[in-house]
Amino acid sequence: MDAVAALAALAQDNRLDVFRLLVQAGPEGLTAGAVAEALDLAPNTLTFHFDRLRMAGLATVRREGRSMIYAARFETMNALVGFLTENCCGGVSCAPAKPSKPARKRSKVPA
Amino acid sequence: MDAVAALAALAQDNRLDVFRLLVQAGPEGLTAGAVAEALDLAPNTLTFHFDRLRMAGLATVRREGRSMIYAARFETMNALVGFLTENCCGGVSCAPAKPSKPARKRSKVPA
DNA sequence: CCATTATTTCAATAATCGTTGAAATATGGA
DNA sequence: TCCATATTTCAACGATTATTGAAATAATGG
Repeated sequence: MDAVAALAALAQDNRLDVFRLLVQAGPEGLTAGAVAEALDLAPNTLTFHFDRLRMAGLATVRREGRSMIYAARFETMNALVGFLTENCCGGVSCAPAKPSKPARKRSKVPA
Repeated sequence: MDAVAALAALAQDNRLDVFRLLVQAGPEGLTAGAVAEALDLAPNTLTFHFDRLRMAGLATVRREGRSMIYAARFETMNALVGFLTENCCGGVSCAPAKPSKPARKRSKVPA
């Protein structure tokens, strides 16, 4: 799971609303139209947001007749909450925050 | 707590690294310089990211001599995890299957 | 086939984002 | 005071974002 991608997918008002609605709907999901109606979003805007959620692993689609049915991927959400709990919550355990950068450009040049 | 603001603040690689480092450092925090060195970030870029974290309620600053010391706000982070667990996890527990520390159980768990 | 419904794709747009370099500010010490 | 250190502010810049309108695609029914 890419935590940053998942966080970014949820870090937008409309998209968070969409995801919450999908979570409420459960594994069976909702048609794009139902979400558009519930949240008053243009269908093309909604497609854009669904794509983001899908790319972050937070939603799936399937076609059913003319409708596209989107559903939340709970597994990814659980992984995200797990990541945040383990890495970003004070209390108990915090895994080391390790920078994945190759070199230090800004430190002093040794003599 | 503004969940979207907090999510957005963490939805960026460098900023997530910064926050994790602050969490790791605990309530005493770290100087801006220490974070800059640890993550190899330019000081002005870092100021920008600190500002975002602060605006989202995820960090605090205090001056100590010449240094600015940033610290994670665990309260906000815990609130965020709480929000996600309540609103985005389908009502069932989102907590990782493997707790890092034994917690007191409220009821008996069936085998 | 044609019409209707449901959704996506595409191009354009303004707005925001992350980074950089240069300059400014604040503090402490000689 | 002058100087070095630590950090911020400011003005750019290209990149990405969310939204819109128009057109395209897919499936169903007559």
